[in-house]
Amino acid sequence: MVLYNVRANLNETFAALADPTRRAILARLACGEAAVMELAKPFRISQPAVSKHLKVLERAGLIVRSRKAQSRPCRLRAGPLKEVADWAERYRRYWEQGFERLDAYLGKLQRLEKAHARKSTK
Amino acid sequence: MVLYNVRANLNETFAALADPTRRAILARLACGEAAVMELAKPFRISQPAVSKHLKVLERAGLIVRSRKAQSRPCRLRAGPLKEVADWAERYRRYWEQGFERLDAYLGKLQRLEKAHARKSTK
DNA sequence: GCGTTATATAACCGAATGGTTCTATACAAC
DNA sequence: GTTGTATAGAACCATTCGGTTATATAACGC
Repeated sequence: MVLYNVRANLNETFAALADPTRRAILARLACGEAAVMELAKPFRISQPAVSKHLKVLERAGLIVRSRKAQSRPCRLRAGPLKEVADWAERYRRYWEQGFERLDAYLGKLQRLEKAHARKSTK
Repeated sequence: MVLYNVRANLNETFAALADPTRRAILARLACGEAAVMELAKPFRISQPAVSKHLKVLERAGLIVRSRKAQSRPCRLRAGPLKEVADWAERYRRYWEQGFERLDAYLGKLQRLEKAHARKSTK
């Protein structure tokens, strides 16, 4: 059933996404299949550099490549991105509750303890 | 208003998240503030190694540190994780529609164009 | 077969990464 | 003030990363 994404893991996925060139390539591929030369065009880096980036993306399961004459067109494979989204989603309540949450919580706890101490020693 | 996350960028965030030790640290911090020694306990790496990981997380805006006696407790700061979630979310339709989508779409487009061509030349 | 086009591979380089050990700093407790 | 504890920093090391140039492979057009 799950043919893609079998060997994907968060380490490789996050590492692949940490490079802006690779994220740009993914963004381009979101518009549809593209060959290496076409993907390389927007960047000022050499073709072999682009090939390396593509290999990283491929190993991370983020793209797949087929054959079409001399060209090796790439397609986006978004499976690992779902894993990323799911992973991040587990922290949603932390960004939704704001960054002062723990402070507030701990502060409240402290005040409660003080109040309790005052009561106890009274 | 947005005090955290000012200098955060996806490069640093993704790079920080690419290490399993650092993700484990974040998971631990989701349960609340913790000191370095406590964070180090589950891992077989040295204390300075943990300090280095914490510095990476701090530079990525994923944690903040305060002072409490000798200890430097860490707190989770989930802002950058929201950015990650938002970024990945833009690709949702790609993982939802399955990996054959583009093929199907392009094939359909091609058929439509052919049909149009036939009509035009008629 | 021959040249052209598209891509991959190899060899190399400098910088960054993730780990180590050893040492320094800061604070607490005595 | 000395000792102990928590943490950071410096120096080092091997590996990885992102780039380069030069070369190899593969398929097409003639």
